[in-house]
Amino acid sequence: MACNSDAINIDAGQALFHEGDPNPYVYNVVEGAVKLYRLLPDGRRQITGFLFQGDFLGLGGRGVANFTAEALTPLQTCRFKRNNFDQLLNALPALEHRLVALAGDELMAAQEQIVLLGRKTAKERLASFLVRLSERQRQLGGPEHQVHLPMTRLDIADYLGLTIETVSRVMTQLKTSGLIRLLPGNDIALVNAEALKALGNGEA
Amino acid sequence: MACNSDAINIDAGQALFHEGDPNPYVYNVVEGAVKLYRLLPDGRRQITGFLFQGDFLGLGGRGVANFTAEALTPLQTCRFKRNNFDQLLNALPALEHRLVALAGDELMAAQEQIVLLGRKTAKERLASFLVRLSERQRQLGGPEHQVHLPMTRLDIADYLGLTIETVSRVMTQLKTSGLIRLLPGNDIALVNAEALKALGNGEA
DNA sequence: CGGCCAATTGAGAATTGTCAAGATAAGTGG
DNA sequence: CCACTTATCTTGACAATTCTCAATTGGCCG
Repeated sequence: MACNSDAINIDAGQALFHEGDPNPYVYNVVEGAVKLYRLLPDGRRQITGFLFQGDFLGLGGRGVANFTAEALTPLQTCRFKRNNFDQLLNALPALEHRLVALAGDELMAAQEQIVLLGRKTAKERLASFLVRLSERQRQLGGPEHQVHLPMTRLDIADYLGLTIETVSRVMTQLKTSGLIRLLPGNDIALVNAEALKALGNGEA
Repeated sequence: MACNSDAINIDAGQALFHEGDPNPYVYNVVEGAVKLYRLLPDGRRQITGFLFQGDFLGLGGRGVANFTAEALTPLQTCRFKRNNFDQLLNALPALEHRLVALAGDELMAAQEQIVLLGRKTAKERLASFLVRLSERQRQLGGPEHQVHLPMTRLDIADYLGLTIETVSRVMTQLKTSGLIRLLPGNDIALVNAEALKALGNGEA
């Protein structure tokens, strides 16, 4: 069977698609990072997720995108027409099983984020965020106890339900208390990863 | 093929299973309402969802429950062993398709909740909540422009990332501004459903 | 070197939380 | 059926975390 996929590459800051667009595609991130967000009518923004290498995009929904997907870095993706994708699934039940499992993981991640947004303090949110990101990056072959932030403070704020000022202040607090160090190039060293993890889990 | 399902009925306040329990079952709610929640080590609670007639429970996860499921009312469920359920899916690809779609819906709902928790005010959260609940109940055959709340104020607070006092105060505000009326028996009349909907969507 | 965008820091305001007291409703037993 | 008991809900006064507005600093690129 032909793959029927296109390579779609865009620059940092460009959108793959916008909230409300008809979007009959499924994407797979080959290289780079993506942010997903929704806007309220008055401009308030909530980032619902960051995607990295290997992540799928556009599986849910009914042909209309319910969020905007924007590249944080130069981005390479592999795009499938949804129809082809569905046919692929029909032909390969094993793939569909994997997708069901993937959807389950996404749901677990969403629940995690709901707990974070509903019940964690600003400091706990940032700690959770840094730990999760570092785990994801290590899984992709990155260094241990170090995170690279491809997103701005504003993006982090809109992901954690905070303001940019609060994110900045809490970063400083974490630095001052010796849990992290701010490195040049938007990198962060997790000086005390254990404590950071405990903090993020609400183990006061 | 035999159905291999058991009827599991429990009282209000009883748990179907607890966070961390090995949980090799999938449940379908036949009658009643359920709350799902996670606890932080110090007791902070986040309710991640309310389930009603027809909802599935326990699809995600890897055999270990990542939330507690507790009955809000006397509850009737239909329980499947996960293995049997998986076999059922293998035998009926159409069912698996439906489940993938269902998982997509759940993910959309989770995103909606993330936006609510991350960026909406207390008043907007409560408005969203009431509107969503009324839509769900109407879909199950309930009356239009009226909601029954099977959960306590504390449950609502823990679902919306607020405190019980804030929920109570905002209820009063909504009542005072003529958007709702509080009826006996934990019922609420949506006097101005349109305005409530707009408020919930952040259309200030 | 200059300009620009992002990040940090400060001061004060606001929404929401905390603590406490009553009021209402619901459940129980006589 | 009523009185009592208890849990839930409401309301108030005050505190605290986070937000808003503003200015400054820092880093990156032409």
